[in-house]
Amino acid sequence: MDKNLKRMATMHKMQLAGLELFYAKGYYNTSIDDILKTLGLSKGAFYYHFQSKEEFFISIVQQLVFRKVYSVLIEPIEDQSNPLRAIEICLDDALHTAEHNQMDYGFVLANFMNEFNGRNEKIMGFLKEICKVWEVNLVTALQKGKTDGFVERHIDSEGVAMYIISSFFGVRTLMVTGNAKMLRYNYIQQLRNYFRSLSPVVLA
Amino acid sequence: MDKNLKRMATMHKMQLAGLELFYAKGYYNTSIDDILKTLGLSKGAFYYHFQSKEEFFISIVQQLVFRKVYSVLIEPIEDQSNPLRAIEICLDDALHTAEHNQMDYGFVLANFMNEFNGRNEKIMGFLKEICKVWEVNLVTALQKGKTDGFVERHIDSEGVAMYIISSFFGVRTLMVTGNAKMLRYNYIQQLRNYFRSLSPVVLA
DNA sequence: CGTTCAACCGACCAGCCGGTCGGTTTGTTT
DNA sequence: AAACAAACCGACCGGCTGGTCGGTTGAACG
Repeated sequence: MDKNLKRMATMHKMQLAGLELFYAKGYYNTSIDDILKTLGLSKGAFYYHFQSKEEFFISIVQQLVFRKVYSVLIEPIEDQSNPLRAIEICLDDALHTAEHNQMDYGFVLANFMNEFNGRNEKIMGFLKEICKVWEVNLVTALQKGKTDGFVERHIDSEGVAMYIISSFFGVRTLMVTGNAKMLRYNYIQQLRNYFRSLSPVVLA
Repeated sequence: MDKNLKRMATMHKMQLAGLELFYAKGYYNTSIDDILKTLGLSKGAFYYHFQSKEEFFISIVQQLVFRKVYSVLIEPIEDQSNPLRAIEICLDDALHTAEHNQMDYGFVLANFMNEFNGRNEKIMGFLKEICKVWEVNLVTALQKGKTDGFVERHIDSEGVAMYIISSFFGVRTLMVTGNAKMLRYNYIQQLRNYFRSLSPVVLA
């Protein structure tokens, strides 16, 4: 096997297992040995591939979290005609994933932002950046929606984007209390209410 | 001094300092010695008053967090004629507190729920309970608002309450990225938009 | 003044965790 | 087969943490 391939494969396995555990138990509450145990690997292997626990985590954020956020929360909204409708479907899908307690990457983001806030500025920087990319893309979609007549022209796109992200982060926090199915239904229902206030008035 | 008074005073001091640090650095990332250092007290004093770190934290949640959530997020809404307006003012005040990076107890709740999710079911139970009390009180206020003509009759009060809590938790998560002032302004703006979709239609 | 006891002290322990390092395995190259 | 290096092993270290425990202090009381 190509050496470089083997190297990448091992690193990737570690990153996947790492994200799984960091997500489930938190970064500070997960030891490197925990991760290595699930893979049958040793400390030596880990520190051969990664400089430190922190660098390891950053590589996970950039390789896995960023890409997933992009493919799950951003791409499905691009190139859709009606942004409000597209956002609704996209968030519903994300919550559907969360319901079956698979990892949902929007929440991974919120989760980690809470954990690192005030504890690790470097990591927070990377997480904020991802958040920002999401926000900017929402704003772009909303602006396009204005010119296309799907969004009321006088609304503040940045405020709306922020509010959408907020409510999504929040509902995911609430989902940890159980009742995920009902929360998802109610959330989408209210999101629609909210979006109604952003749509151009339909004259009879 | 009354012995019982002294006991209570010491315990209270520890709880206050504990909450401050747990809030700032996280529960798992704050050692008991960290807390005691700020008070000039010793391990012996701590374990004389509290059984364990966990019991200590639970006492903080019940004595401080619950009461504050009640006085800051619930009481200001009770006995107000227009619930939507009351909720808006109440959340604006809470975010205003957050802006000056004092402790805002609504966020304390969201913060800890994130930290303990999947890591300590016992503590999660207490946090969920507080959350539930908040939700129930919002629902009550909304229902009263319906009979008083401030809230559209067909809306789902529980869905609305949940959506309000979600967006608030979420915006507080975002506030850690800085820009608190702008976020607060935008949040209240969008909350108004949302509330507009819940108000009875005013006929011209 | 001597006794009592709540309140507090701080050295100590066991266990964990991030990180190091000298050594071994494995596979390729010549 | 010898040489070499990438990949991996696992014992070990220092530092920290939750929790223990035998002792000290000082106020209240008879």
